[in-house]
Amino acid sequence: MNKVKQREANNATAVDVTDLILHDIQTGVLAPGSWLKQIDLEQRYQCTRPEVRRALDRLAQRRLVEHVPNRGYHVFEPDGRQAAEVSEIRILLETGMADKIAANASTADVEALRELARRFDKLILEGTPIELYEANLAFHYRLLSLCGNSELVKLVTEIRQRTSSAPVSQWKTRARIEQSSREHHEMVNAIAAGETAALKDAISRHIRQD
Amino acid sequence: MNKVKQREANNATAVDVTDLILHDIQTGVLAPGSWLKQIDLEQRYQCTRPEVRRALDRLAQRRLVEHVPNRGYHVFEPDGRQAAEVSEIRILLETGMADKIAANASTADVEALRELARRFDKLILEGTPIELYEANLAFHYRLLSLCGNSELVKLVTEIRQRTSSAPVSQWKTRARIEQSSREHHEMVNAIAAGETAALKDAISRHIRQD
DNA sequence: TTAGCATAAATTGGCGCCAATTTTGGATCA
DNA sequence: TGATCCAAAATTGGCGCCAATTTATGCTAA
Repeated sequence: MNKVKQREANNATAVDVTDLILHDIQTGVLAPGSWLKQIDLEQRYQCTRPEVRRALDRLAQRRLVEHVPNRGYHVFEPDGRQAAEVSEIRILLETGMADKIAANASTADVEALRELARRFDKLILEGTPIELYEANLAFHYRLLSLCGNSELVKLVTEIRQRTSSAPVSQWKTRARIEQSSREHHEMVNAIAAGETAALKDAISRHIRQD
Repeated sequence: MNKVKQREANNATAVDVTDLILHDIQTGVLAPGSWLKQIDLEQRYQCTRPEVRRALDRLAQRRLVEHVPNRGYHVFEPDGRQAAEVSEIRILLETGMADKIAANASTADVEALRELARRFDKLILEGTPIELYEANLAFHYRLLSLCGNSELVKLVTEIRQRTSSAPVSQWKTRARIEQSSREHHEMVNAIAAGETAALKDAISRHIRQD
């Protein structure tokens, strides 16, 4: 019983510091290029020094922060070339799965996607940039999951984090967001119609201007 | 001067424990499924406890070892499905770059690749399985580097480690190795001739039976 | 006034101890 | 004889201290 209590307490606090820092990097709270001082993080997230260090090491492994020995860790700023390369990788992976996505999608899946796309639309007006960002993520996650390759889904999820470090807070222009919205529906329609070429094209454009 | 001495000493020992463990996993010294006790590793690699733990955490992040809380870490055994999924990802990435590889390859590059392929051939007879494995890696690394997308090269290098955990020591049959050899030359020839379709086909087959 | 330097403050990062948990081995009882 | 339970050994994992390095500050000298 005491044990159970502990488990529950642990599970409640089971949100790893790594995820918290990651989230703050992605929502732009921790700006690209800024130094992540261990003391600050320790206080901000109410955790111990070793926890902070483990989190920073993990994020450095994923290339979300950069480690300079004896200087510390700072939020990674991908240069233009790297960003372009990552986009290219994503295009390769996601368009490569277009056929399977279209093949595997049931009518229920299509409807679920349409719903997620609508949710994105709704949040353009009513939601915060962060909510919008998360709705976008949810849509793409659901979409890609249809390919049936769970390792690939994990991989893309991981990779996607590398490009979208900064942009969330000051997320591009209204025009672009609405363009994104249109492309979402374009993708859903392409899947519903089984037009894989159109799907590939939409995905490709979508990633490029992400 | 004292400083310089230290630097040198550090650089000499700059081979991270993570890489040592990784190497031993890939060469099959540390068998898939086996438990990695911190005390053993500490002694084996002559390093401290925190170093071991950092290394294990990193390898767990890369999904090369699996972590069971309060039980420890054990070498990851990919099941059939996961292995197939990873292969599919590699095929997507590497064949997707075939055009660029063929386009970017100078005659010098082609010659270098041919040399690496020959080196592989030579080691079939004269070398150890590990040398063979490394020659194979070198060939593929050089090949993929021609695509010009360094992020992708890093990614594939990382991904490749996930499949070839066990097989190195008892590496498939002689017939398969010789088949690999032929495919290497096939790829080189396809690049030299600019036949991207043939290149894609060869890469695809090669990965599938890797 | 500015450049250079030395000292002090702040920060990083290595290391070992100890508590918590799990596993093993053995003893007791049905 | 076998199963259950308890205790001891082994292992994991959290935490804090201190040394090493870097950065900031203020002082001195040209």
